Amino acid sequence: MTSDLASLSDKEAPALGFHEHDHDICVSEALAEAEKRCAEQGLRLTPVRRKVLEILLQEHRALGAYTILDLLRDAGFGSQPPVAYRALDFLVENGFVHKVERLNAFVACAHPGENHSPAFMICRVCDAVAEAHSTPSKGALGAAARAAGFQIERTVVEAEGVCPACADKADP
Amino acid sequence: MTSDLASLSDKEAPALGFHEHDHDICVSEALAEAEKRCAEQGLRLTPVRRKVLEILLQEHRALGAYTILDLLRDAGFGSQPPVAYRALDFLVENGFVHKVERLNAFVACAHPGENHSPAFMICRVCDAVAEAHSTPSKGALGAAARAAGFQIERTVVEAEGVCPACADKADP
DNA sequence: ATATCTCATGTGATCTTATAACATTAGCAG
DNA sequence: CTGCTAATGTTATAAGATCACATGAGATAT
Repeated sequence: MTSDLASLSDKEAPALGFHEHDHDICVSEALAEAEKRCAEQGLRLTPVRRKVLEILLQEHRALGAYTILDLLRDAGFGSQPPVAYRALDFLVENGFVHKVERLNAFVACAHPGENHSPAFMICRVCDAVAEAHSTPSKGALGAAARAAGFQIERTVVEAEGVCPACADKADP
Repeated sequence: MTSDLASLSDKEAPALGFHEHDHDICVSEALAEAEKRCAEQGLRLTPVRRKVLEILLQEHRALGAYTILDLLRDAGFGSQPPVAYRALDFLVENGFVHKVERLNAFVACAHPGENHSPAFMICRVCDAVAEAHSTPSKGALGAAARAAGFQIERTVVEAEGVCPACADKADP
């Protein structure tokens, strides 16, 4: 049940602001971590896949596939949709990236390696996305599923609302 | 915390099977109920809106906007996307219909009138969708939101997995 | 009754998101 | 080096959603 307040508030600012250096370190650490996990699990973190992950880590917010594709092209990779979607498929399948269904957008996982049942808080004002953990099998949904004999394999839990930063701006 | 086992199992069959008569009654009752609520609340359940609701009740499963649009055209209504989207917007806004984000599809509300925090169970084999209630403010997500100072306005809770009917078919 | 205002609908164009299909290339196993 | 498998490149198209503007239908006020 972790929440990333940080990601809720730093979206409107350019991805690289005062904390540029720190963020660079955080990106490269996350990339190194991903490389390690791929090596361990026999997964191939190819250049496109690595670049897509790097983009999402760098931006630190939810990006649409076509935005990612633009950035891929800028970096000299193929510029057709499947290039981005295939890399995203790989990253999502292996838990490096999550898809935010409400936004049809993708965001780097904030808790890589851990057991994944992500939940997202999405600010409708600034579009910032924070990742938390959810415990789907516990609450009402889990009970309903058990009652119905439905086998849950994956859950989408997304809350839409107003982040603290935007709430402060609204009523001062 | 209600669950609709029915809607999980009757999707592969044509929408109108053995239970045709019963289902017709259930559709017309739901329509009458909707008309009553609209009258009470000063909402206009116009012909297109009513037809879209009728389609979703009749089919009793999640339909994409363009499928609905095709059925609208068959029924003599306009055939351009905004016709369907506008009717769906109205129905969703007023709680007669829900959008299933995972499927980019729409389904008639199974618990109209009640307080809405729907949760869905989506069978990845047969695409059937069952509606249950969720209690977002309770579990892990609610706690994370409170901790972060995030104001939840709406939640998307969708579980993907295998419905009992499809599970039975898989391992007999 | 009719002018007018508002909300709803019709329509064409466009935009965004996602996938299908097939050719090409890279890395690895024999 | 050969042949296999996985990944990438590229073209085309499907599927989902919105914009902008014209038309129509109902209510309200004169």
